[in-house]
Amino acid sequence: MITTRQEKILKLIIDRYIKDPVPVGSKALSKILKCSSATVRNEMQTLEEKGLLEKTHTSSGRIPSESGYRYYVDNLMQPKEMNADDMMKLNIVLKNQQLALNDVISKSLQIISDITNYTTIALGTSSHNNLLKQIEVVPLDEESFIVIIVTDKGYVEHKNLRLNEVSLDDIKKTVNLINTLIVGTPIDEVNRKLEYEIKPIIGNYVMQHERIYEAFYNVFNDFTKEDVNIVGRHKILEQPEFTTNIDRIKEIYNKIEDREFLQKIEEDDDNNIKVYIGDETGIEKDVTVIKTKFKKGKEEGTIAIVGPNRMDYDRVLSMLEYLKENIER
Amino acid sequence: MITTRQEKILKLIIDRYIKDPVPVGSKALSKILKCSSATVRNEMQTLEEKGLLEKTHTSSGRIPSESGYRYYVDNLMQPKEMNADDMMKLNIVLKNQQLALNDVISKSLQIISDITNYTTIALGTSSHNNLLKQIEVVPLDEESFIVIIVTDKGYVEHKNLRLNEVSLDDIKKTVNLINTLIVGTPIDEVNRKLEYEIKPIIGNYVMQHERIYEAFYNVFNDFTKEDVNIVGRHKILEQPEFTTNIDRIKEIYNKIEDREFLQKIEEDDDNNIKVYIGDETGIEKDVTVIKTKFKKGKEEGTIAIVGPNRMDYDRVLSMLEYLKENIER
DNA sequence: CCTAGCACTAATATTATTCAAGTGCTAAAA
DNA sequence: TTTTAGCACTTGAATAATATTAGTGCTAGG
Repeated sequence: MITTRQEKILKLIIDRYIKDPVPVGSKALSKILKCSSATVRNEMQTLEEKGLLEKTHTSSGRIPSESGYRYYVDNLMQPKEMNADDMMKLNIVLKNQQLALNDVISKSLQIISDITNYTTIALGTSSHNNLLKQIEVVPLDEESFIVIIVTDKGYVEHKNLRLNEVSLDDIKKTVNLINTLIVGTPIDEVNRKLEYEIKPIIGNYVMQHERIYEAFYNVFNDFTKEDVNIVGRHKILEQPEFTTNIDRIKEIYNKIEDREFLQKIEEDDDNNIKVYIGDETGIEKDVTVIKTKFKKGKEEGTIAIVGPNRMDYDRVLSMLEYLKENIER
Repeated sequence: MITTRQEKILKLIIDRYIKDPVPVGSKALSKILKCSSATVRNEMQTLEEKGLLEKTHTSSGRIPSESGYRYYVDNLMQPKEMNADDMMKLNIVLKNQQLALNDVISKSLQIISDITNYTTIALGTSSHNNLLKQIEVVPLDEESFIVIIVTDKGYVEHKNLRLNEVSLDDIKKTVNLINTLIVGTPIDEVNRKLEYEIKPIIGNYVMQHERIYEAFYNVFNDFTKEDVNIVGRHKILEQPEFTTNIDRIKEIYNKIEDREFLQKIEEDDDNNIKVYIGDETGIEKDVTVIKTKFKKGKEEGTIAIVGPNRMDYDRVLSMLEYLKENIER
């Protein structure tokens, strides 16, 4: 159990440390709490024993531990409503009815990254839930074509193909076949259908069917599984806790773009906003990630904000909440 | 004028410094040149007077100056043929006949970045030379559509549109009109034609023509002017000359993604490989950029490699040359 | 023109010294 | 039982003093 005064002290320390990353001493707090520094020291000591505070060295002030931040996020932080200035900036994008969801999200994340100095990540619908909606071919010249794939959730991907000595007519035949026979199939299963339903047919009446089949097979095979958009990578360089050590920055850069990490935050099926602190992120002990899923009609995705543990939690949480709400309705 | 021995010394210093970034002293060279260190010192002194060498402090060894590197690149470097190992790695991509140019380039640059530890940049055709080839619309549901634009040079861009209470039929009519009337127009001029040739027509027999017109107008307006692909951003963190100073890294990151810089290296209309050293890059005094344009059929673009002045010139140049050659034929 | 010799310089590393901020603990006061 | 004043003690940070080292420039003689 933790007393009210201890909570107060913990909150004060974290609030201060978030503003300015220097250890907090007992003297500063004694003024605010109207008791002596010795009393504060005693309380700090018990908070340290409970694992909520840490020291950087024997005679230093206290800094929050990972569990300290956890406690703060779960119990102490009051869910302040959003800063008017931030809201205004976001509204410029959010109230624009013309923008498609895609753009709303990428522009919002750009704004959030700019004003918070944290890195933001948007993960699009992972394509394994997508159904093939339509496929188009645009010929460029005698031997190059562009194949465009559209899924039911609005995901688009294109690929240039080089197929010399293949007639446009034959390609169009194949495309028509695909568009009538396997539209509606989950992207992941298209290639199986291609083999069993398209290949035998075109084998009979399309020249060079082998090569055409192979080309389309590759197109679907390369279909990007993940749509990742990372905004403000270098914001990490703005955080004092990282700038002293280049290796940590490298590590963070690598982990952030790592499929494993991205999958982890995407697959966490909780639909609410979730906060991962320090080691919970799988990135690095001083990194915190706040993420949420969103759903709007058929489209869905994940957005995440990456910063130091010493993150401006209430600001970021309120922005993310506001963003999610506005996207979803 | 510079004597043969001076050239030899300059080359030795640069070769050494590229391998290991510590100032080179006279003693080390005296062994190789079979003369006393004092002689070498005299020669170094005249090389410094000519502006080809520098000292880091009064009693330090010499390091190459920007002009030193310049002289090295222009006169001293023997255009070594490519390292077999590097060639093998590149060939895996280059010899793959299936890949479209786009993929060949992005995969090659990935390889080059990985093996050299430099950042690489690919600039696609800047769209102002592109002609509109075709436009497609794919309906997703009652109120969302995807518009896909393809240019004659194979550049593809898509955009989600939200247009409620507009019939698919009317949109298709408009698209057909665009496809018959303004295909072949330079992308930059499409919007003008849209206004003078399409707007008056659809005004007569398309419902909601105002909103449809506006939507298409925006689609073309947002058409990305530049296709930029930066690979291996964090390779900069591997270079010892930068890791001591976070601010320089930030500066380099910013400049690299800066439109002005990208335009500069793109517009330099020299068709050969070009080396920008230090201040010539406009990025930072210790940064060197090597770039080349390529042309293959209708497609063209620019590729660049960004690293420290202390760059492994002959390796990079031979790779770039090989890549360019292989792309162009 | 080359080189041996030497005085000199600046960066780097090591050590010592001081200073400030903060702690833990004890004993007394509330 | 809780709070507080007082004090010894610890650590990091800053500053200065010192030695070491890798190199230079210059001079004078080969």
